[in-house]
Amino acid sequence: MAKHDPNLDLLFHALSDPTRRMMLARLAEGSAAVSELAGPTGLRLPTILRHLSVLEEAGLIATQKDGRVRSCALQPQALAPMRDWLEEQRRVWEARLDRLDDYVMNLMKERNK
Amino acid sequence: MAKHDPNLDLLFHALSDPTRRMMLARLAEGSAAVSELAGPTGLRLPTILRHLSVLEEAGLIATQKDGRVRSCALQPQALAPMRDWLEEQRRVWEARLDRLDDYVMNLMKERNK
DNA sequence: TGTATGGTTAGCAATATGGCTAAGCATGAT
DNA sequence: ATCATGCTTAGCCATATTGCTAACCATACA
Repeated sequence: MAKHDPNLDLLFHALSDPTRRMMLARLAEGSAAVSELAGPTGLRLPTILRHLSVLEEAGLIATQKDGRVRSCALQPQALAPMRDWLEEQRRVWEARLDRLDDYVMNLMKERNK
Repeated sequence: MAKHDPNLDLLFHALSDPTRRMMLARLAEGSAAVSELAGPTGLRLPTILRHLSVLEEAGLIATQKDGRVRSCALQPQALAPMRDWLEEQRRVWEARLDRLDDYVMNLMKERNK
């Protein structure tokens, strides 16, 4: 288990912004140029470029320049670490729920009030 | 599909910090007081309180005061929206991969160079 | 009552984030 | 060669984030 996974930091942070999630949603329909991504957001190109670099550093997309247009594509496998983390949490959290000691302690506290 | 889900903003942002994930990991072993959470992190109490409020606003934990000690507990169902989002993305992204048109277009572009 | 303990609030400092404009660079079309 | 297009860079501004200290409650305990 990673104690301090910088990968997860970058992933979660990249996904915490609605604009970036919107861009990912657009890319889910197919690769797109930078301007195409900017269009629906109403934001300026430099801003979009910044978001792009965040997404790219998180490994969520890959970009490549073709002539004077940069084309951006999803990197679907990038979500794997997050899925693993989520699965791990679900496992542990539910294990806790099964043991129920926490729940019972709360009940008892409530009762002794 | 939520275009602008503030819930997801809060969730992802809350999880993007290693200290907060560490606190969640501790809470997975059972409820804990504020000081207990602070201990392993080496951070001061006010800092921890700030992290706690981020986690609480994201719905990831619930806290309640009992005497002079505040006890913090996981809210496991809080991860559901994130799991849903992840599932949705996986579905769409993989659908894209199945169609493969993107991949083929890249190939053709590469070839025409 | 007094004192230690656990938490809280206020406020500061440094850095990061998210937006912009203005200006520049490179490529494709005329 | 010129010009439009698409992206890029530099730099500014406002706000948010993450850490801290110092001072302040409020509850338990002697």
